[in-house]
Amino acid sequence: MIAEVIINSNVRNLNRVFDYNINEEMLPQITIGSRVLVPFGNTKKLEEGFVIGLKETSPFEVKEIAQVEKEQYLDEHKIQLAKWIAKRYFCNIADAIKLFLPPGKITKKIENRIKEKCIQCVFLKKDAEEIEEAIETKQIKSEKQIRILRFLLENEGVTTSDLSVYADASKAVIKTLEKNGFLEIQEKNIDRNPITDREIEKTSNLQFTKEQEEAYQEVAKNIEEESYTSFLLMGVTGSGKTEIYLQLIQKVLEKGKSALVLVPEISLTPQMIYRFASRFGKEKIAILHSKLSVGERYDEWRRIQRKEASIVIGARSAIFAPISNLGIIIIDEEHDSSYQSEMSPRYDAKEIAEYLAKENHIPCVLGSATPSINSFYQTKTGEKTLLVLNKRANHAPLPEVEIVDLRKELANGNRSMFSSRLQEEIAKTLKQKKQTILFLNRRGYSTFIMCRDCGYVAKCKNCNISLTYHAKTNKLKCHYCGFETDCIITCPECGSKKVRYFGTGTQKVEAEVHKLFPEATTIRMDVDTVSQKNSHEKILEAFQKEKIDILIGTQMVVKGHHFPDVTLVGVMAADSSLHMEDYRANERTFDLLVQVAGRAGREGNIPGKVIVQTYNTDSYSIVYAKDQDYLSFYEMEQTIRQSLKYPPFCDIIVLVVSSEKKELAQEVIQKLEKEIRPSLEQLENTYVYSPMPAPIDRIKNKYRFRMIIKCNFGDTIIDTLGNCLEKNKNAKAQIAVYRNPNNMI
DNA sequence: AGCACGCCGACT
DNA sequence: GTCGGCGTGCTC
Repeated sequence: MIAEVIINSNVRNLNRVFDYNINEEMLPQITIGSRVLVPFGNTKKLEEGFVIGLKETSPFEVKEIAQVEKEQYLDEHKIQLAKWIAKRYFCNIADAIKLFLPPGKITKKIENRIKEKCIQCVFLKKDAEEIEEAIETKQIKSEKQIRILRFLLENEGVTTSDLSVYADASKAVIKTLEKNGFLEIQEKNIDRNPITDREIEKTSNLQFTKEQEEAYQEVAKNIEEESYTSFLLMGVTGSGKTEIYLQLIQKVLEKGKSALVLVPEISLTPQMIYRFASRFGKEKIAILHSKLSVGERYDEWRRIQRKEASIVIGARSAIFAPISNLGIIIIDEEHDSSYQSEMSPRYDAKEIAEYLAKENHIPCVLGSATPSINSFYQTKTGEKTLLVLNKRANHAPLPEVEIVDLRKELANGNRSMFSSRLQEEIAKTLKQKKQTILFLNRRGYSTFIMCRDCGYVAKCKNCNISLTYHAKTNKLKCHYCGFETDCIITCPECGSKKVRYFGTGTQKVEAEVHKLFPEATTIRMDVDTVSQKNSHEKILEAFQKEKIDILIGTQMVVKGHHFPDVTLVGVMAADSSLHMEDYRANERTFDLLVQVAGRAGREGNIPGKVIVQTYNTDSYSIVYAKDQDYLSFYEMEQTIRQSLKYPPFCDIIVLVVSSEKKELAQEVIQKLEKEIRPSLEQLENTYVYSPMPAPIDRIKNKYRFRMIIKCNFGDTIIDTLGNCLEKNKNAKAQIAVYRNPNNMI
């Protein structure tokens, strides 16, 4: 018998199958998915590989599989899914397989230690200052020792295996540090569950409203019948979606099955986890997200594998957790863009969820207050079943939303970024000793060109997409079709000379606040301030506990958190997410405004107030967001998308070729075009656009060229594109394929 | 990663 | 001629 093996080597980039002979003795142990060790090339060391197929003969002179590993991770289903992922998202099978493997580099040592469930935990004996001093005075010289101590300072609950993996420390070095009195090693069965340590109070099921009950019953029926349905649970903030999730999970557990809950990375907060832990007990729950140390992630992964945890809560990659006997998949905040991976393999966790739900005959529940246009469209085509919660379970009133026209402000001589209304409200809120959140949806790098008198925005005549200003060439350009035009100095609509290009940062807002309200305390939250571990959490905690007057932040302030003392939310410029060269700009603006509004005065006694500053008072995404009118927004948006052939009516595929050699990148993309165009243009509804330099034409010294294909993504496209990419592989030019990406790259 | 193979300049 | 530097390709 011959096994088709994928070699899992971190160093080789092998997207190929290699044949190996299986000897009589091993035959009964080997199936599709088996983890084996094989001889490969000239190296003496055996390589890890995975069996992805079996056959009788091979055209090669084959070597023999050396060993079958004891610890197995995959089975035939997972191999099939990995193959599906490799094809659909155009990545190596080896990279697709890696998604299913335990996180981190696992050495035999760690495996044994964890098996024994006896963990050597390392504690520091000296504080940060003493250690820094010891390093400065050369008391500790060894790079390794310094690294170990720094690692210990930054992390809690560190084990010796953590140290050996992340600080590359040998036992001897750790022992030396122990002897010198810097640290202490204790043998103990520590509870490494990353769930908060505070006392967890048990909660029981809440009484459903009629709406909740109906939604629950529909899904429960699927669980009972063991059948697949994809549900879209649409409910405004506070309508009790989570309670439905909890009781559905309860039902799944009663059937002896497990549950998977996906949430956006950013909303995976202690409060959120607490809610699940208090219902089911934290020992049943496993948490997976990127902020865990790899050691912690590994432990959680093993708890799931060993069936110790039957509820898995995690971000995107948790969809690959080794859950057995899955009974339901829940995806909360399904409109969130983080479910799509931006790195290869560029998978979409929602698509994988559908695959798994179908395979396991279980329901998949997508929840959102503002569903993605895509998902809502699928409820119209019958691919999804819509469940609606209209009433807020807690009966809290919606905040009052006021739209302020920045054009009028300017006409009245107010050149600052704060309208007079917003200034008034901030002053009022400061006086009431309540808190304010100022929200700036600055995202990406793009600037846009707009007339400050009439609100005209320069757009491409072919694509209805904002033109992007290119400082280098001093031209306006459309990143979809390549249309280019000279910069405008006077507005073509009203002739005004007040045409400006926009782009404001949170720092600028903070500086202005200090100028206007010198007595107010502020805290800033954006990519620059939340880069460190847990800082996101810390900033929000500081804002609440220290009663800081004003929180200034980007997207991340709007997710999940609930501040009882916030009565005012100001949106600095609702337009800035509107005029990006992106077909999803309106959808994103609508989502953000609805969510931002939800931050103000929720459950509080004082009614919340939201001030939305904009130059486009009549833009439909802003107008409908004011009334939280999703249905009208959807109708408008889908009409536009249909006429312009955007998703969900068409798929957009972006090919990016990057290389250190500009000519090579260009050459490769032109070759791709030449090969793809003739076969794809025969297909209906398929448009191949000519390649051109990517909007960011050089990243990390690599030149980038981009080509866009509009099509109905399916097997034909997958095959033609896949073959073409395989044929044009080049060691010095990387090809990336994005489907309906969140930004146009 | 390692190793073979092959192409081209330098040299006893 | 031929020795060796290194760029390229292959590993079932």
